[in-house]
Amino acid sequence: MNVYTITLRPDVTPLPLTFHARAPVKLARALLGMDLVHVSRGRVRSGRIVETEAYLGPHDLACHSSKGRTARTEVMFGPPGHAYLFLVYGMHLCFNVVTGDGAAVLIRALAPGEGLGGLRTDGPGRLTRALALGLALNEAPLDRPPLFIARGVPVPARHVEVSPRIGVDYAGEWASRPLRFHDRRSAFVSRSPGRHSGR
DNA sequence: TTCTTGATCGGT
DNA sequence: CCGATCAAGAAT
Repeated sequence: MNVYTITLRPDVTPLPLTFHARAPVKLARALLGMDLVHVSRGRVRSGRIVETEAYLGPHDLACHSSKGRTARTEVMFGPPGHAYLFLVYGMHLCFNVVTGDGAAVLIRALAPGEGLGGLRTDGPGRLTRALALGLALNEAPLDRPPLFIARGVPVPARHVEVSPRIGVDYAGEWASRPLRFHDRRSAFVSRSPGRHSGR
């Protein structure tokens, strides 16, 4: 037992890679209520997934894989359950779970779990920073430390609100497709553009 | 090699 | 509304 060994609570068990092997919309719904856990230098940081978006594959013009197989998108064509992390706007990392065939699910918001020191997790860029994720975790399998998804409490369909994906206005018709999912009971869902402070 | 573009966020 | 800031892809 050294500083690089940590003990996770026994109820925190990584889901198998096969959990993520399903159609992206199905996974986007199934991931709501699951926990994202990062173990780094003996510290555990985690949060419960409350908002996701499905990126369907090469035919989906909002999906990076629609630009073809490149060094960056190659991981999305690999086996399900691996991390797809990329840098946007030069300063924010976005974290996705690969489902295969060029598709992935973007994690957009978490309800804070442990080890976050009060940092906000409502937003794709904020949550990667709060969990201290780095680009080095790109392509990492999500069924084991240092980065994994654990079974939490599934969100029943009646509590899932569906809406268009955020920030993909360049994608034409695909921008308005209902591929964003969030737990309507959660206070930690990201703020949508156009949604003013109140209401 | 240089140019362009963002699956965002925090500050006006 | 506006601009920060940089990896990856495309153009040169």
